[in-house]
Amino acid sequence: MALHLLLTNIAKHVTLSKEEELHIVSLLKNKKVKRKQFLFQEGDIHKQSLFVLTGCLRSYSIDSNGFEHILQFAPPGWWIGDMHSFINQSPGTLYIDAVDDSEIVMLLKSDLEKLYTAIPKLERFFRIIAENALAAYQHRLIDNLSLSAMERYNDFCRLYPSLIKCLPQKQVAAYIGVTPEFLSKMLHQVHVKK
Amino acid sequence: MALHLLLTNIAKHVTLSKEEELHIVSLLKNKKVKRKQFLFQEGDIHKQSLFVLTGCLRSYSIDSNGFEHILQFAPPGWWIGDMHSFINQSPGTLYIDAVDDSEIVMLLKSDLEKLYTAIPKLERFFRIIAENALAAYQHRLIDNLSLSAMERYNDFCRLYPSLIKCLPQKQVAAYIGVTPEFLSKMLHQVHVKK
DNA sequence: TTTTTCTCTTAACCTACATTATTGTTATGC
DNA sequence: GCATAACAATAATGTAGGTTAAGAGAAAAA
Repeated sequence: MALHLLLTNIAKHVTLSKEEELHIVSLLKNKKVKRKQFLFQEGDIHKQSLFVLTGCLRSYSIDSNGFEHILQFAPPGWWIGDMHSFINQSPGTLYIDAVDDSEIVMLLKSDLEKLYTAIPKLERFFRIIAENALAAYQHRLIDNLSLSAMERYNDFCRLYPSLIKCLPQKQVAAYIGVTPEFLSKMLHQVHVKK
Repeated sequence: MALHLLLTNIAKHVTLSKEEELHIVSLLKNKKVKRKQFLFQEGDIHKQSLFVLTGCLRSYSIDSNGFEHILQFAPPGWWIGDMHSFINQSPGTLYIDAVDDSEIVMLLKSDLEKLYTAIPKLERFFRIIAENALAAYQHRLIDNLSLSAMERYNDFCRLYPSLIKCLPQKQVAAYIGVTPEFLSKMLHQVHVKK
């Protein structure tokens, strides 16, 4: 099991002792999930942080017309969650499920709070993680406000180069914010122009 | 000068001693800015964190056609910045200027790093700030992907109730992602329908 | 294998929002 | 107190992207 992915990830930003690592690991719960299996649904309270070891998860919302809008994909090494629900322990608005069969680790919010007290360096680690995520969301929002669908598609390919090959087009469309029909048309127009 | 706004803000999340407060305050730089005055421009390296005491700032990008897209307004009590540039100390892509005459405090990144070492509780404070901002961006992105212009306008009114009265319509349009012409038309259609 | 369910493509038609232009109104600077 | 720039309203026309529908492959299920 590829747990070291999480530890090397942490080690990039803070230095932990062997005991501290073991303390963290003792509180983690491992889980294998099958493709399409849900980890979180609208209305649930987000009690645990999710970190992906293998496979891929995604978070998305479903609008009043039943259409999915994908907020994030989480390949190995990424965290994923409904932040508002996690912070406030209130019912969430997102869904999280597995795009592929995946292995993940979960950390209860209550255990995380204890860890912050026991290992204050983790405050630093999660501050840095949150700040980086924030920068990514600022970038994505500007993209959504200022770029055309084709430009957003190209940005997507740059952000998730490993995913673009294996994801169904439909999901790419739900991420960049167009219908599958329009994405299909758009990509074929480019080919014709070549 | 309303510096206590920052200290009470911090006190909501962590408890500081008098000396720690003084240490922080000693590193802050005060600044008064006039309406439309720039604090940061595309290409600059974001060397200091900005916190608003009075007035209002905004961050925005300018696209290849010269149109502004507003990422955030910062009324009193809010932080604002180009996160990517601040983290990586690389040239930024945003502009930050004053919507109204404002008083702000600035904290150099290099001083902030020292503060993290001297007062580890601040790691916690800024982790919480970043996580809340993250939740807000997740929400806004879902809005932009799934709502119509009118619904985004209503959401804007809910998020910034104090601003909606005093901001030029043009800036609201640049925030919700429509042209000023369309926003004008849209709002008048509603009035007619009443 | 066969059936069923997804996914992709194509195409005709539709609409939310953009563009351009004009005119009137309101701030703001000198 | 006037000049100039910024903002708002309206309207005609344009277009990126949505909607609906129907058929072909591919993959999952049985």
